[in-house]
Amino acid sequence: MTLRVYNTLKGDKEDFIPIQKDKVTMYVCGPTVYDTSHIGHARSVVVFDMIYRWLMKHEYEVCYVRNFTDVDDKIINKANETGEECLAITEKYIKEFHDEMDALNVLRPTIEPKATEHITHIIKFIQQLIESGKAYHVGGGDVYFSIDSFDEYGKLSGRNPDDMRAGARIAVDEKKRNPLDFTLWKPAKEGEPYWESPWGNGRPGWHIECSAMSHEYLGKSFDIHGGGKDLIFPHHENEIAQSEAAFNQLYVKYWIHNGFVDINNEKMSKSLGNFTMIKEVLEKYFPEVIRMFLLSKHYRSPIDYNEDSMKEVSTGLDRIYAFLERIQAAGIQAEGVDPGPTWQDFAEAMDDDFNSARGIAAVFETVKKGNKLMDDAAGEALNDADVRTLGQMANDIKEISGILGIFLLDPTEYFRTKKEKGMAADAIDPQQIDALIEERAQARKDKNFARADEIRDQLQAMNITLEDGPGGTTWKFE
RNA sequence: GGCGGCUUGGCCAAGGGGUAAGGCAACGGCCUGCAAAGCCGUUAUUCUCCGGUUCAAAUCCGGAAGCCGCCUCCA
Repeated sequence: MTLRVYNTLKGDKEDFIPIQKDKVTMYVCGPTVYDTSHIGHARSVVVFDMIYRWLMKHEYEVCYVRNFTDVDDKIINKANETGEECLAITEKYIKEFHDEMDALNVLRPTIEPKATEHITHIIKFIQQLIESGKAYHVGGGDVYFSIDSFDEYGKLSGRNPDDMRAGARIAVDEKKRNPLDFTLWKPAKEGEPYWESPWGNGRPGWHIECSAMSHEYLGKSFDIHGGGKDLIFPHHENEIAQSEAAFNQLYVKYWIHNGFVDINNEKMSKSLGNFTMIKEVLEKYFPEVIRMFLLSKHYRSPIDYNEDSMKEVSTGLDRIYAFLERIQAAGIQAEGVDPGPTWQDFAEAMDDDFNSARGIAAVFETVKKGNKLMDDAAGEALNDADVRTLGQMANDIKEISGILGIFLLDPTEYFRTKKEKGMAADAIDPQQIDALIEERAQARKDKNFARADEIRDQLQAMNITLEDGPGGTTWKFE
């Protein structure tokens, strides 16, 4: 099976053929660590985590680099506002980021470099650009990249520099030769953090760190570079300019960009005050519900975060777990089976530009088929063929969960945790529930259905749904 | 002003030349004391609109409308 990937550079899907056989080099732009991460950061990270897992499933040896931008105006501003040291701020948010990503079951990348730990490399990179005439140093200490020195400027974003009326929205810096020239190094003001350089004390511009760090860990050319759609211009365009100007060879083979998360059909923005943080979402929903939501739509499309969608995803996840629990209860073994049609469908979807939405649909189809198989047996022992089919289904779903990072808990454990969480939130006493269920069982035995239904209604009002099965009554928290 | 994207049933959402996946919701049925869960069935002769290419278009081409994003920090 051939993996096909949508490449922003080509504006089309292409067969994925890495530079080196059996090895994939991937760089994804990580967060600027000056504030709490929001659901949009989570999408990018979860999407590339899925891509990372799928590449490994293809038996590639993947070197996955995701950076932390830990030197930046926003961090300095935050330090000025709070009086904290920059380092204290960045450390705090890196830890928070890691904790939240762990909660979302995101694998750690191979390397997580920080800009501040690569200043020497960045300076060398800038020097090289100046020496070859691609960058220039102006009075005051700024170093700019000259976009006129790079013929292909604009090839990623499909922009023509002449068409971009620079200065329309931001004042043009007089010192720049071309208004679109961008900063490689900027001088430090009084009290700002700085590093010594041939151009005086200062700090790197934003774009150069990614060129320098990706070069250090992945080489002059590498396979995949990812990030949010908004980074296409100017960030990634500028990275291409710097790296290709410096090394005269293709910087990145495949550019992958994920779409945005909207909140109730509006863009997340400070002015609307609708920044939705990962920690808020984690308080409200199971981590797997969040992950499943983020993967429920194709990664390049926008996705809308709202209560209804989250509830819908949650219901769907329950359904899958209920199926897994049912399989487990039937004593079906999922071990040591060859991949079946579910896996086939899933793999096909994933190979088509990481179509997790279609992959999840394949799981639901299997749940339906598997449930039907067990329903049809209607209490009779399942025949050998059915047992094998169901085992294969369970096995395929397990394999899929390893890629999507969802429904990988033990189903009984999942429902138990969900119950406990619900009870804790609503301060419900399980003993009281059990007592009511017992009373209802007695009422039913006595054919006192009025009382039995009254109890059921009472529990329903507490968001508890009863299920009468052959083995007695169980309950679920909605 | 420049560049890019989107428009599929009540809602969410795949598909992207060969006759409309999946989820949620709703309704009907089986099951149940009644429910819940599960299963079955129903809900798009049709994919924003108008032209064109083709034996064949939701899918390709041209045009229109609406929505959205980027061009400033942004995942």
